[in-house]
Amino acid sequence: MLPNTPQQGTLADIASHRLAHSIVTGELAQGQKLNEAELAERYGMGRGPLREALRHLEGMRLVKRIPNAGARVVVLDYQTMSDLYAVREALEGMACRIAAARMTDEEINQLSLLLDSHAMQIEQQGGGVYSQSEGDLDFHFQIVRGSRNKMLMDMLGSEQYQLQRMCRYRTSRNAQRTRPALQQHRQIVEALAQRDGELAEMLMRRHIQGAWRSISETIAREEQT
Amino acid sequence: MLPNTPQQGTLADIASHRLAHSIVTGELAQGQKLNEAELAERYGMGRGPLREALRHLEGMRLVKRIPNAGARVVVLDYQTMSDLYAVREALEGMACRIAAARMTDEEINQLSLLLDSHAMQIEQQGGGVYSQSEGDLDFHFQIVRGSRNKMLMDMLGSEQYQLQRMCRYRTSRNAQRTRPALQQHRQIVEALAQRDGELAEMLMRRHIQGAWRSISETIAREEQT
DNA sequence: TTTGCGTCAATTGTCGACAATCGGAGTCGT
DNA sequence: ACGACTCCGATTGTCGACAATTGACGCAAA
Repeated sequence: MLPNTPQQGTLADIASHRLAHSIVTGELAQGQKLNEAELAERYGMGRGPLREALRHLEGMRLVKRIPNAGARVVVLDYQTMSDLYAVREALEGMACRIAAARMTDEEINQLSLLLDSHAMQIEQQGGGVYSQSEGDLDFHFQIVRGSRNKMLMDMLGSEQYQLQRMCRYRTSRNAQRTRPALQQHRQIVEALAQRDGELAEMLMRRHIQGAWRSISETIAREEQT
Repeated sequence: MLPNTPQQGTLADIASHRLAHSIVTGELAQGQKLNEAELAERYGMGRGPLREALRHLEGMRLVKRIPNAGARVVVLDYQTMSDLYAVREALEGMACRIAAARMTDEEINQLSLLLDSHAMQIEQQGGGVYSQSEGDLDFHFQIVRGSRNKMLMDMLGSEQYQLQRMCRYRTSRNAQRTRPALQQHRQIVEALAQRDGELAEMLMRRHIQGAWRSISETIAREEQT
């Protein structure tokens, strides 16, 4: 995992991470009310730190707070997920364009090696869908890091990252897309290697559009049941 | 002002807004340490709500917190501002593309009228630079609203909006750019009217790139002094 | 003089209790 | 029977005090 801090510093930070994990994995259902006193006791802390954690999660858009009425887990409806993927397309596209100019040859090479290992995992089918998904996040985040843009890294790393993982848990195993996705990843790396930022951006945007289309269809199919 | 809530609901929200205002206007210098007890007394509240406000501002990237060492106002150095404008270019470009498909004719018309009023203000020179800047933010935010994308509205409205205003206060009155900017705005509205999302996105991205170049040069000139 | 250590004030982190507000159950009137 | 009103429990918002950590100042030794 990328921005993981299992236990550190202040209690508020610990609560924040534990809550984020519980929300992303679905342990806390979407729209569920979050009772301050109950959670505080569960985590063995006072309500003060927990309230700060909730404020932090509110900033990450994982919970929604209503004054005098408590906090609830956000609901990832179709519209919200659609919005999320539009933002990702814009942000990661830009990251890719910049990365094409700023990544070192060494980093691009490492990216290529990462894809090799993904290909291995797919062949063996050993890692399964989950680890492939995590690997996919790795690939995307490496490119974002390559942009050297701290704001992009923050946004895509801490906030969007969680929401996107939430998406994945919701619409799990549509794994038939791993192969074409890998192919697209390869194309992107090639564009990076050729330092063609414009092309790299276009390919990344198409790649994300494709991912959204796939998820979108999966949802539509599920709801037709 | 767009997302203004002078005084409402909880003390933490009030403190958050007052602090944000003080930071954006430069009343609180960049990098300045924020003493919890002092601010709490200044705002006439306990430290609890104030701490929550700081957590919220941390999410908005207006302050940076270090565990056990307090919170400081962020420093808008050259690199950060550059990063910010890259993110804006990506986000507002996307917003513009979507808005071209989703805005009503009525809304586009209103946008055109808004530009007329800006032109008037420039001619009269009455409003001065400040109100023109605020008007510019209005124009941009109207387009973002037109995208109907809540996440974009949130990001550009609450977070980036403040940081960008901070930029403006730092590099104030480089007003010679208002005329070409207005011209570019007109082109964008025209692209929206023709429902050409791709063109609208490209024009918006160029527009923001131009704004950054202008600010960038201003900073370079200042630092050479 | 400089370096290292120990102490101490200041600031942050945390907790428990109190006040304010909201939602719902129950009741009364029509 | 239905609607509105009232009261009460539960939950959130707020405060003040206490504990823990940090950074700095001063002192002593090399």
